[in-house]
Amino acid sequence: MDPEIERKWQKRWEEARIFEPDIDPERPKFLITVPWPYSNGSLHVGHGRTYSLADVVARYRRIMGFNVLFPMGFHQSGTPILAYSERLRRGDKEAIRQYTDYLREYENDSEIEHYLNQFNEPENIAQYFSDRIVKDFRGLGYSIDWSRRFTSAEPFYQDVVKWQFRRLHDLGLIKQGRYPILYSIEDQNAVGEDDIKDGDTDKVSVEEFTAVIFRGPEFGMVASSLRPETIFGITNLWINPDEEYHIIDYMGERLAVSSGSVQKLILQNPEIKDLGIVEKDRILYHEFTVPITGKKVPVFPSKFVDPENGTGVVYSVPGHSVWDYVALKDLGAGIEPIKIIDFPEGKELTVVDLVKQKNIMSLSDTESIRDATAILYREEFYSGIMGNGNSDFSGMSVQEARESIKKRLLQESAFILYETSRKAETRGGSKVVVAVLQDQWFIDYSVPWLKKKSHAVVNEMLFEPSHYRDGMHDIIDWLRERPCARRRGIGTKLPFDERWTIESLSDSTIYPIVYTCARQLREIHKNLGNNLPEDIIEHIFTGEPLKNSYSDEVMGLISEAARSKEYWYGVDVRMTTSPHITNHLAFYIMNHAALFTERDWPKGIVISGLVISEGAKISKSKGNAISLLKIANSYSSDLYRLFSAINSETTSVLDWNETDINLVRKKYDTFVSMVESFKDPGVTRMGNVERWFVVSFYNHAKDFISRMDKYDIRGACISVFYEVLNDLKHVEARGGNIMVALREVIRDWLVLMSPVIPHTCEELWEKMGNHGFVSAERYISPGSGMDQSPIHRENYIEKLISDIREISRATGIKPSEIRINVAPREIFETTSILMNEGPSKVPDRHKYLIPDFMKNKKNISIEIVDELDLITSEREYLENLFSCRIEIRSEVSRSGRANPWPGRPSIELVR
RNA sequence: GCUGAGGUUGCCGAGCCAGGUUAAAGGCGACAGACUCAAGAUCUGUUUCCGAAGGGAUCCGCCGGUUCAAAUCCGGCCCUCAGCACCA
Repeated sequence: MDPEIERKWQKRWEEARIFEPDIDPERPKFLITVPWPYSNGSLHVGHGRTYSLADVVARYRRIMGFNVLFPMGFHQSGTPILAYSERLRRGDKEAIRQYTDYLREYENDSEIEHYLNQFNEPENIAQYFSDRIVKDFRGLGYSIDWSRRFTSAEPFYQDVVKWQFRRLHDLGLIKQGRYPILYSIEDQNAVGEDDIKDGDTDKVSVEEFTAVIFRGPEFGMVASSLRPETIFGITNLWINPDEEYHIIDYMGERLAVSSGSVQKLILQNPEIKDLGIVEKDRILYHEFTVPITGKKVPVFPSKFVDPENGTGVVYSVPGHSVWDYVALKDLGAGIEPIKIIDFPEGKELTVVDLVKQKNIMSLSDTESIRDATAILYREEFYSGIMGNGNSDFSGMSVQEARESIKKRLLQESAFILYETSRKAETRGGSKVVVAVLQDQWFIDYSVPWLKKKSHAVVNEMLFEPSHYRDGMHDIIDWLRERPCARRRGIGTKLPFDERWTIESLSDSTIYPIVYTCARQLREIHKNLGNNLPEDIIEHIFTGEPLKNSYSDEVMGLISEAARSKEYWYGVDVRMTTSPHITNHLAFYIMNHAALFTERDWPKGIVISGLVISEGAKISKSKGNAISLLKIANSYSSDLYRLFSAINSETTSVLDWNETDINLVRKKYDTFVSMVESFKDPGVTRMGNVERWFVVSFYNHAKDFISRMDKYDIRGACISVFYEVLNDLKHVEARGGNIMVALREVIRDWLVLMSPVIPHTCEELWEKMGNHGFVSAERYISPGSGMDQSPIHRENYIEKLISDIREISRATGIKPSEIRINVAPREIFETTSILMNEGPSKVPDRHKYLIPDFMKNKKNISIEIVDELDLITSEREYLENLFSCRIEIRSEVSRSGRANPWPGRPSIELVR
């Protein structure tokens, strides 16, 4: 549809406020939400899909008689907006280019400079793009109630978030503790994925090492390992001969570590003190004691030890580490590997074998050593068993032993050390290490009562696709403490510790409830001098009595808000994409479980698939990130909506590409021209085909409804769009009258199509002389009692035609005459007996028919009573189709090639 | 590796959960015909193989099992994709 026409309808909808629903106790409500978009840029073709599908659902529910609320707000918390604003202020070329691109969508070139300057303030970025997204969404015809719009940065909403966190705190779900983060020593700041060089393509994660203390007479040594279970195989310790070593004070104990690790250790354990350099000859070749076993082992030098990694001290397990084995061989120390891990029957793998197999000669074969190490670690971890002589741990699997040995060591001879999963540096080039925050705030999702309640929520919910229900149970079991506050970023201050800002996923878990009463909450906030007291929030959300007294005006707003919340909440369906499942949706469910009673719990989640463009992942650099504004203008929003709905299943990948778009466009054009050319044919009566069309249409409509109710949006749209179009073609091909056929269904067809292509349907609806909005119409189903015989009759004719064709093909006969013999009355009666009462009841004179009946059973049917009339009425059509005379009879024949049966007349082609 | 999803006829993609009505929807492509000066668009038919009568054979990643009957249920194997966390 012409973008101008689409804008016309958008404007009319807006003026008539038909998508801003009020409480209506007479109608069932339906609240549908999609996570709010993060407003740091304009949205593209990929983002629009979920919103489009949600809008199709919202509009569908509306025509089915629900009071539908589809609200939307904007997310502005977190670091990205801040980071971009900083980058723009710094004059970062890449950021400027990106934002110039965004701005070109909306502004003249002369304005761009002005806006870029404004974007030095993060709030301006957020405000600007929220406004554009509203416009873009309006331009796509979404039936969103914008009157309830708010953002995560709005003061009244932040009061809600604060209330939420106090409640969680009261419930004992907020904790404080140690937490490892990626950190730049040089910048003295936490670093995120965006700050790390290649952080997006090659992710850096935090690994947890066990730093084991080996005590000696003067001081101890600390060596960290991912494999604490191997301490039974230790033969020696390694240090790097080229590195300085320091003594540190750790809880009153003197320990030696590499100079390169001291700072990191202090960042992880602030109580550690650097006591300065220790001469290496006080370490090398001295002996230290292995914990648990009490064995004394010497320290050897080796250059393979990385002084930056761990503590710069390595304990040597030649029996189970390729590096250690090869290093010892290089050194020629004559130390034999000790084997402490066995495999089950039939499996054997040793370091010595691997070294031979990979042909490793010395420490310089780093590639081969890494390969061998990976194989060895994997095999030992998954199938290894602790061998004899490992004291309490013999017979344990390596996995179990690792945990329990670690536990034992941590009691007095070890501490946790964190290390990055790879060497990493920031974009600025400074080194990234792991620091440990001592006072990180968490939401504790591991509490048993909360898990139990959350499982209960999940059990009652609709999930589409349904297998995500099991997935969600697993995620709930797997969630532990989650850091819920950060030291930087936009957001709400933690109410009980204002140094912290609530982390951006944690501030957006229960916000859909705010949609139900955003206007009133904002009003109250304003009225009370920019303050939204907690007892008011609590009262509206949970029904707890108010603790304070307020003016009549405020009391009025409070009760209005409470009524609205009562009517609209919980969310009937939340639609989003799969990346949200393990985080946002899980928090959404668990926070609701924690804070609300059953009636306010989420009721359904529908996951929509991702979008690719021209077969490739959407990205700015590929140039395939088409903005939603451009979509609406150059393709038309109805085409985009139809394409999103029909070209792929709700849950699978959608490929936005020109070829497929054009195919959909063609069908769409056919639809429009068919409806546009409709003229009421007056009193013309319906024939067989038209009757068939009408019944078939309502069958499709029924299918549409049952599929929409299951969120099979694609299947539903195929039914009511492609299938109906095909049916119309069939009417045409069978010589039926399209206008007559359409007359019966056209009104309902427009109503049913309006959720998908609302602008088109409004325009056609008006052109047909209807008043009001088709979007506000209600579809009334004709009920299930519709007579299906026109369908059976049409199938009968189709089968007859295809049989004639098949015979003609098999025999090569182009008939000059076709003789059709329909089963006569007496055969019909006998067939009825055969089908209902069994062969023994058949009259004797027809017994000879039984074998033939058995043979042709699957084609025989007594659904149509007047076959002779039916074929006769289609005679002209058949004669035209086959360009020959058709003779129709109805008689018993004992001699013909085939006996006629009800539903299966005999056919004879005459040359 | 773990967790989840999936491998269907030239391609995309239904169906499998509730086994038979499935040579297996629909679309695309291909081929033939109609229309046209021609192309496109549109319409009709065909599109695993065999067939001089509406029929038959083979078929749904691989191997095996259950069953009167399996694309559909069970077991094993091979392969593909997604997620694996503090990041919005």
